[in-house]
Amino acid sequence: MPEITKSYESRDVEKKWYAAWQSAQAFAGRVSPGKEPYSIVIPPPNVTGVLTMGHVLNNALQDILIRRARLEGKSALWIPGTDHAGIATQTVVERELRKQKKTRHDFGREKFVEKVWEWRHEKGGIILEQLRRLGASCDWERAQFTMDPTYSQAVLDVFVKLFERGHIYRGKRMVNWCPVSLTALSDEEVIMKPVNGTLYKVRYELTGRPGEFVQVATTRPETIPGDVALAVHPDDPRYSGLIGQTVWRPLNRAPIPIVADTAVDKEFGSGALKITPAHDKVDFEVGQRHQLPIIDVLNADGTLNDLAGPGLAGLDRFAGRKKAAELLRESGALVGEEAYSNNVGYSERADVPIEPRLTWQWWLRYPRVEEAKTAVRDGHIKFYPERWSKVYLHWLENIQDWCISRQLWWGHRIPVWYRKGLDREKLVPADLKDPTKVHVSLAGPADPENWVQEDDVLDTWASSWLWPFATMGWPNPAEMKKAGFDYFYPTTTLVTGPDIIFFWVARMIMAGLEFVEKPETGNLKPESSASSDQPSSILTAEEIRARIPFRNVYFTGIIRDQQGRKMSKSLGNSPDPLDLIDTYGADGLRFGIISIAPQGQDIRFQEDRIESGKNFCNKLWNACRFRQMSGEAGDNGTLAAIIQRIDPAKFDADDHAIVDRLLATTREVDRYFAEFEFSAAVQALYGFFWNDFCDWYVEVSKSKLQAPDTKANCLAIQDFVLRQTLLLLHPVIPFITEELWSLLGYGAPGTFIEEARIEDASQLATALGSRGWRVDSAQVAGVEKVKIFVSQARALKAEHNLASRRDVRFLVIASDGAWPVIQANLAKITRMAGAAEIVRQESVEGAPAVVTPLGTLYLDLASTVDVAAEKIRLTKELDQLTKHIAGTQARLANEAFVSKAPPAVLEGARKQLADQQAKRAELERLVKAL
RNA sequence: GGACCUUUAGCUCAGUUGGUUAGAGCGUUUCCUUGACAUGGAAAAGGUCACUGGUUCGAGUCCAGUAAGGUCCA
Repeated sequence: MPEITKSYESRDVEKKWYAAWQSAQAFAGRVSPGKEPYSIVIPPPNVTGVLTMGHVLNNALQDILIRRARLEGKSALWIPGTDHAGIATQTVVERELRKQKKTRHDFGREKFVEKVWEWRHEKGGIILEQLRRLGASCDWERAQFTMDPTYSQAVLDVFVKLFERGHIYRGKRMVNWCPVSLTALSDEEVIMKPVNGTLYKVRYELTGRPGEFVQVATTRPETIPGDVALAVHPDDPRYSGLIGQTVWRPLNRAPIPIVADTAVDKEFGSGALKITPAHDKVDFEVGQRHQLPIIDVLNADGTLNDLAGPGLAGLDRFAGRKKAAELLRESGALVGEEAYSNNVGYSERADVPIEPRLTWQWWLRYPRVEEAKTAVRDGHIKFYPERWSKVYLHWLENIQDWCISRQLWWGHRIPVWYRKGLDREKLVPADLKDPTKVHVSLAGPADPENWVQEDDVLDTWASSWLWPFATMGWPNPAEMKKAGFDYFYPTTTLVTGPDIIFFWVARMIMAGLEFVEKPETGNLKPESSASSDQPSSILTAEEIRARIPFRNVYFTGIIRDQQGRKMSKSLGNSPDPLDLIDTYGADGLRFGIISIAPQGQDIRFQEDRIESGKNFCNKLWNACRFRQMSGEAGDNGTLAAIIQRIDPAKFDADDHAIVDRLLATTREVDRYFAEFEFSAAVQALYGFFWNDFCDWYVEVSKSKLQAPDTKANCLAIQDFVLRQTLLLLHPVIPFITEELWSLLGYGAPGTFIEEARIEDASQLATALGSRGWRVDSAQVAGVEKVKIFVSQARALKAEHNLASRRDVRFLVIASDGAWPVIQANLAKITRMAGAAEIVRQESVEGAPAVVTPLGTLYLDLASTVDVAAEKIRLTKELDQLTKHIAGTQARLANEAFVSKAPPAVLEGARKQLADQQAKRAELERLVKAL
């Protein structure tokens, strides 16, 4: 067996094992009928993306779940992949073209899309390589891309089906328009931000009564040329006489009417509102109600057009705003300005204010909204933390149709063809169903020369909402069989951020409910148009369970910096995870990040926690090194072989205690994993391994390993503990545990730790029971007393500046009950306390002392004792103790407490009082003796 | 405006159905290179559990309200 080096060097170990795992296809998800399936689909990162701390957390968690599932004997599948990220990717490639002073229009659609593909092949998907550095055990053979031909088929197939089922329509409506990306966005892609602007107060002169005005307030004077009316509330007495009159529009002067509409807020400003239907959603609706014309004064790129009139035409909207204010000021129409803060929608991608804009778009009425609520409300899908279900349900209650078309070239081009020569502006809803005018199909029209395809592509989310089943071959039956669809779907757990609960999670649930028809529901029928336009019947609970895309959703927290700011590229406040891996190792990074990520809370990133992760790995490494150096390796090949080497007849109290703690820790960790409490699991393992095993058991082992009689058993126990510890830790820190598993001979050469089965606490207890072991609780309790005894002995030394001395003599006055415990552990205690010897005495005079659970311990100082200092110390302790005793006595004197508290609590209090009183008596004696 | 979250040691956080003297890591102070590990060991200091009230024999924990910070929706 190769010797274990002095410290853990992560780099080579990581490289070696990842390559070994891959070449052995260790991560392949296989259909294994005898096993329980466990599947996860990765939240596909943007193909343009690079690894961020958010990805590290998210994917470390998924890897933990998947690796743990393998150890539990499940057949695990983790499907990786990337998202084509329409706007982001197109923007990246356009930026490269701009360096050559070209735009996408210089190439044309087809050539440009080719360019994007070239970019994707050369530079896209780097993140998947980076995930391997992190140790992600994805089934890479199954990696998917949302623009892959098979995936694209699924996306377009869904469009056609939803169209046939009456869920998709084309409409000219107000959309959120991004003037930079030049495309429509869905409501979810708009971020509301408070903006400090100016509220301009403008007066409109009544045409019929020169010198009389109606005043309105606006933040957007540049849209005044697009005003087609003023609106007031019908109940507003200030304006009752003016309804039906006309006023002069102060820019691009023309008469416009005053209309009455209940949408107007009487309290806001003057109570009169300017109506600009082309540039505001509410105004558009008012305009519709009053049959007002629409004057669109903006170009797609946010510049003002000729309709804005001279002086404004050609200006950018922000420059236009200033200019419009100037023009109004000059004409006397501007009567006031005040600072004003309001919420403005920003484009998520381009980070510029969006424009409400009237355009033709494709819309989706979401399918299966009711069942999507039921699925979560009735617990078919469980959210962790549960509270997110409220957010989810609230969104579904107020769901709005989804604008799914995007004016981009990179994406799934909508499978709709218009008859050549048709005026698309004039299409009415009925025309969409007229096959002589509009063709909708996967294959396209048979006579393509007579048709023109829709220019728009689908929103990227309209492809990723199919991810859980489109990555498993859906809708192609042969591909689905190959992928093991019936076995792996629904997936077990989804790990994602709450920021995409609407974008992605909710939509996936609806997509799964609408499209997945599993055979066992007895509901598999040929897809036909028979159901089109018919409201589909509500699904049963059983059908919901079969169709949902996942059973559990774990929402991670958001990683923030020390100031609590979200980590982002633009702020530059995010460390590069690859640098962290280089510095602390992938395992150190994983351990560190998991340990600071409690369920449901945002995370303040601290690099020193990652360092702790690295230190823990080194500790683990060295404990195993100690084991290797301590004696010959026994047969570690199987758990049974190790158990065979354990001899319970030779167990001392510490052996009982460490096994007991190992079982308790196993129980805790099992529970924490089941409850998605990963940081708690990691902390339990940290505490057990560092404190119970290294700081105590390994230290007490050092005496036992000197004695031929106890050595073999002690080594076997160490092997037993280390084996289970490695198995428990492996999901979190896969590389180092794989290496140590191999170095300590737990697995045959050529096998991996994941091939082992992790035992739970009762299985371990049963296995040990077969050798006659039962936990001896009395001995375990004794160890606790010994630990306190040792710790107090050390403290006593430290207080007298003897911490580093190992030649100190201790004297102890112990009862006949306590002395045997000390005696049985004398060698260990002497060693652990750093003493020369510990001697029992009947009485001791004038030495510094401490009252322990095993008697009063004295430091045998040859030198003189500082009586005054010693007195202060003991008196201080005595005071504190007296306070506690008073508290306990008061409680016990309270009749309500005695009569109402449960017996166990009552007895605990009585015992506590007795102990405290005994200790006080001893302390009083010590003080007196000084 | 509505909903949700957070407030515990200098910092970052645990604290499970209410029950002994509220914990951890980091940081700080002191001591220690003793044969696994200085990426380490030993010891110590450090907390009116945001505030106010209520329920209870008993509240960091449950309830109501207040304050501060944050997130989402409108």
